[in-house]
Amino acid sequence: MANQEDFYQNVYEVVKLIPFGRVTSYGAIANYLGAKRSSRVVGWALNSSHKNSIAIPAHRVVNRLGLLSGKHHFQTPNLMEERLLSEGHVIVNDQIQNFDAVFWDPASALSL
DNA sequence: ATTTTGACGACGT
DNA sequence: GACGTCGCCAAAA
Repeated sequence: MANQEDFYQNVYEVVKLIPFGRVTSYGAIANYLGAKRSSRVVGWALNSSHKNSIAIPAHRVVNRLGLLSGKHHFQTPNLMEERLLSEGHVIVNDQIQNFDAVFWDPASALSL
């Protein structure tokens, strides 16, 4: 039964499955979980992730524009950008360049 | 218990 | 294409 807790756990699972050098969006995760209109809850799940004692590459999750909307919620505001840069991404004005090329859609990748 | 906000997204103007 | 409004759901005030 897809309880809310399962939803949160599901978000963590998906985020942890994001391959190196790839990123996805809140909406994409929500869509994969069957709640494409609940993208905000995905953000809340990630916000709650730092309480869950589990490592989650939340820096690989940005909004649909490739903007690092949640960088301020990290340990340090520049940690997200630094990590993305370390993975080979190009960040300009807090936005991932060539976002479409590095976008990883769980609904497509996990559906195969 | 009610109101407001928030790491979003889609649609309308 | 920039800006505004609504929808969705959950947590904090």
